[in-house]
Amino acid sequence: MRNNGSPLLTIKNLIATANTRLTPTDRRIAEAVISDPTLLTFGTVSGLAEKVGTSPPSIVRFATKLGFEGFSELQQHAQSEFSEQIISPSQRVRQHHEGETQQNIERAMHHAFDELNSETLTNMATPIVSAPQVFILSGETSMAGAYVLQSGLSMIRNNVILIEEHATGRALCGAQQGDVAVVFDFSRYRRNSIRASQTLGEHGVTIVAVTDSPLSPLAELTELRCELDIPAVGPFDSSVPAVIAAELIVSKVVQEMREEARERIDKLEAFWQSTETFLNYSPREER
Amino acid sequence: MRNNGSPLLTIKNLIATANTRLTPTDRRIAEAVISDPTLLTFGTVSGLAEKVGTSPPSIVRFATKLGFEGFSELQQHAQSEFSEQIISPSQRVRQHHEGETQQNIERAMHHAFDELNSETLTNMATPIVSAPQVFILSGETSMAGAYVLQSGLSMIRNNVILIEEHATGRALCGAQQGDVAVVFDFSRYRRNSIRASQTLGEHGVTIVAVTDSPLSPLAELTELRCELDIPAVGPFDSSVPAVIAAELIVSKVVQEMREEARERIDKLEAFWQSTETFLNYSPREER
DNA sequence: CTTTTGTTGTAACGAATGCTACAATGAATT
DNA sequence: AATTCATTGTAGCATTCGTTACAACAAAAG
Repeated sequence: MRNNGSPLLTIKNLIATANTRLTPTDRRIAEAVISDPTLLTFGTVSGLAEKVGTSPPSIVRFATKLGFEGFSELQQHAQSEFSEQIISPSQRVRQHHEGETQQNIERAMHHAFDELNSETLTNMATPIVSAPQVFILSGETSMAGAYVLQSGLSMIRNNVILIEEHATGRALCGAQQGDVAVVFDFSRYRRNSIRASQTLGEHGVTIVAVTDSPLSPLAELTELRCELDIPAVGPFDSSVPAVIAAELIVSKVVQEMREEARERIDKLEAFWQSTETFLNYSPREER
Repeated sequence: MRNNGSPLLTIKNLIATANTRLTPTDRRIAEAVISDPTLLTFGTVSGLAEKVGTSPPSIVRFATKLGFEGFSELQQHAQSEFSEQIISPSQRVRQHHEGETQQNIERAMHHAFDELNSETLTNMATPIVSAPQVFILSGETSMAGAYVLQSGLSMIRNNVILIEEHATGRALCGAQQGDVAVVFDFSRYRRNSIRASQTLGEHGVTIVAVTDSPLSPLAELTELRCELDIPAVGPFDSSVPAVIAAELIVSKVVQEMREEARERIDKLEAFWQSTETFLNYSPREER
């Protein structure tokens, strides 16, 4: 990816193209050298073999499968790739051409982690643990956060309902006292989300808000809330802070539900196994 | 760099302090290794000797004069110094011990920005600009990323289709040569997503992949891809990297479409205005 | 159950490595 | 001029390297 000079023959890519022809041990080797390239550049055959838990010959076989004559040649290739990275530290900085965006997102992220400290997080998560139903409402920018929350909470409890904009009325008429509604909404607040939240609040539903300012219309609806920084990526607002908030909330809820959540996750896992949802990828079987 | 309270024990400094005790040949050796450090990190005694125009023992003596037991030890030192320079400059900043998850997410974020450099991003975004239809496929962890992409792309072009798992067949039968499919999938790869991608690829659809390893089954389907680090938040995988990737891709596509995208955004804005989607909240006027 | 095929580990070999003992060289000192 | 001293090169050492041939093994096919 970052290498060139020669076409795009980075070790990573070579591994990718040889992908199908790799045996299980080959794959373990590949993972090792990807996660720590110095094993290739500075290491030895036997050293790498020991690290991976295999024998020297498997290492050189791996090298030949990548198209090299032997390990030595692979090592040389890795070394030149490695040393090409180091010559231009200035280039590395220039590389993120949108350095500003990165900085903004970073700052927003830090802000989010600061804002979502243990206390705030507990306040927001606790009602979710015991609520009979959890509704999730969202504006546009924050839809990703809403989705993450829905996805995460669904894995550890029942009755998590993500409200699509067009179905607001239908979905909300089942709301009862004691339920919780988590609302995501930022800056240009969606009329729909806000109105729905107001209504829910009037019906005794606890509102938990993820928003961007104490001036938000959501702020006056509840004290169980956090306020995030929303940076821009190109012409649009970033969803990253909302996603982080959602993930931290999920994580906190899991933490508070402990055993119950674990049981549930195990069940889900069993279900996945039996329906073969996942590949447990080994390219070979696909051939 | 490595340790010790004493000033940086870089090779250069060691040479400087031993300066007076160096013989003429020692000095030639020093010049060589300073101008090309790879002679030390990757080279051999005899190789270096030949390069400098001297004999192997002189190299070893040079190493001992710098305070090492022999050449091997000097080489190891040079290697760690070398590899410490190469870790991403962002990584070097992280020192403060905060929450582990925060650190992981941060690291993953930096990795994502590194990976999604201008070149890779352009490769991935360009096909999206001109494709008649854009399909978006996704596993579970990455659903948020898929949603962000769908949401963003929809605002600047037509025929962006997010494929729900249960509707795979129906949605995909409209795919044609020249279309693009953006696939998000990580670690425990979803059988459904992968199969769908394979099929699409066979029908001449360009596959753009956001995945987590060159060992991914997606890697063999396309070279238009990026590989992200996926940290854990509590028991689940984080969606943040996928979201960042999606946002950067959207941003790049906007950049490449320029006027066309702007027109479209303006239209959308007008539509929002006329349907009063937003509150344009200003607490004052509501009171 | 037998055969075949593919994968992995054991053992051994030649080549190259780093290192050291010792000799050769040249300059400075007596 | 003879001797000492530091500096460098030659030759040989044990070790470790990468590599290869071959056997053990498991899984798939007949």
